Amino acid sequence: MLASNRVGGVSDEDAVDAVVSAWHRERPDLDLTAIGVAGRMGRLALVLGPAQERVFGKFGLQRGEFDVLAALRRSGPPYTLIPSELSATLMMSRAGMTSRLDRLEKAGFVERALDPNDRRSFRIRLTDKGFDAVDAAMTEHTANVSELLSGLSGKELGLLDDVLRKLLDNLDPQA
Amino acid sequence: MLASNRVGGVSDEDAVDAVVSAWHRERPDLDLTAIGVAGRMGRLALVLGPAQERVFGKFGLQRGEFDVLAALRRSGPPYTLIPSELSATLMMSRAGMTSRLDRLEKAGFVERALDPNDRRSFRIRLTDKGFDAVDAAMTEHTANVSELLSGLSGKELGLLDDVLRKLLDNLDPQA
DNA sequence: GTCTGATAGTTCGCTGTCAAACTATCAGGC
DNA sequence: GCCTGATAGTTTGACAGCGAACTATCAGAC
Repeated sequence: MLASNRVGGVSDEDAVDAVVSAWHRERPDLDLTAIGVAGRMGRLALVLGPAQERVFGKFGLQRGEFDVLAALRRSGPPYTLIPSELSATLMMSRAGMTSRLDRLEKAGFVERALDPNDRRSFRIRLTDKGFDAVDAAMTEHTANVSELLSGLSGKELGLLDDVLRKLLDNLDPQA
Repeated sequence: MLASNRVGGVSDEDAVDAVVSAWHRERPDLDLTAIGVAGRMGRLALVLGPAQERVFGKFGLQRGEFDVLAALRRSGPPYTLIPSELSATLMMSRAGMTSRLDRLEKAGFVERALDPNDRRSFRIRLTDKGFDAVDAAMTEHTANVSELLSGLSGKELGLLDDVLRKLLDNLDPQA
C-alpha cells in the first residue's frame, strides 16, 4: 500500500523511501502518502537550488539578485520597476529588498532614480551592465535547467507541470 | 506550444505563466519549457515551507530542529545517532549541526552522551521530552501535509510521486 | 487647509547557515 | 612505537533574510 508505481529504469528504493518506511515501522498509525511526496519535493529543492546557483555565480550573482534583475529585464523597456513591486513579486520582505538593491547598485547592475510622481518611492532601473549580465545569465540558466530536467520525457514534463499548476492554484489562488 | 494542457477547474493563467510569457516576449530565442516547471517547483516550495513551519512552531520547533528530532525518532530505539550521520542525512554542514544540537540540547530535547568507541564523537540521544514533542509534531505535521496536498486526487498524487522519484534518481543517484 | 491613517523605503537587532581555521582523536604503514 | 593523513566536532567571522520600529510622504475626510 505504501509503495507507489515505479517508472521504468529507476532504482527500487531511494532516500525518501527509506525515511517513509522507517516512519511506517515506528508509527504505523500514520498515513504517510503525502509525507513521501512532500519529502521528495523538499529534497528536490535542496538539490536543484545549488545546481542553479552555480550558474548565477558565474555571472557574479546570487539567486535572489538574479531574480531582481530578471524581473526588471522581462518587464521590457524601460526596464524599470518600483521596489515594493519587486518585493511583492519575489515574495520577500521590503527590508530584504532594500539590502539586495544596495548590493546590486554597488555592483553597478541597477540604478535608483527618483520617482517624479511619488517622492516616497524610487524607480529601479536596469543599467546596461545589468542588462548584459542578466541576459547572459538567463541564457545559461535556461540551458542549465533544461539539462537538469532532461531526465524526464516531454510527456512527463507536461504531466508534472499540470499537476504542479493545479497544486499551486489550490494552495495560493493567485492572479 | 508554450501553453501546456490544463487540468480541469484551474484558472487560465497563474503567476508563473505570466513570468514565462513575459520572458517569451522579451527573449523569443529561449526554450522556456523547463523554466516554467522549475518556477512552479520553486514557488511551491516558497508556499509549502511556511505552511509547514507553522505547525512546527506550535511545538516550539523550527523546521530544521524537527528534522533532527524526526531522524532520531524514526531510527527506533535507543533513538541515538551520531552528529556527522545527522548532518549527512539532512544535507547540511557540520557547523550548522553543532549549533542546532546546541539549541536542541538547551531546550532539553536531546542529550549529548560520550561515545565509548570513538572519543572524537558523541551519541545524540532523544530525551523523553524530545520524544513526546516530535511524536506530537509528527502527527500534526502528517495531517497538515495531507491537507495541503488534498487538492490532488489519489491518482494525481501517485503520478506526481512517480515523476519526482524519477527526477530525483536522475539528479542525485543516491542509495 | 489640516488632520489622520495608509504607504514607501530604510535602519536596527536578531537569527540560522555556511566556509574556513582549529583541536582532538583515530587508523594504517613501516 | 611513531608518524601521517583522515575524520569528528567546535569555533570564528561573515552574510542574507526577517520583523519591528522609524522617517517621510501621500491621499482622503471634513
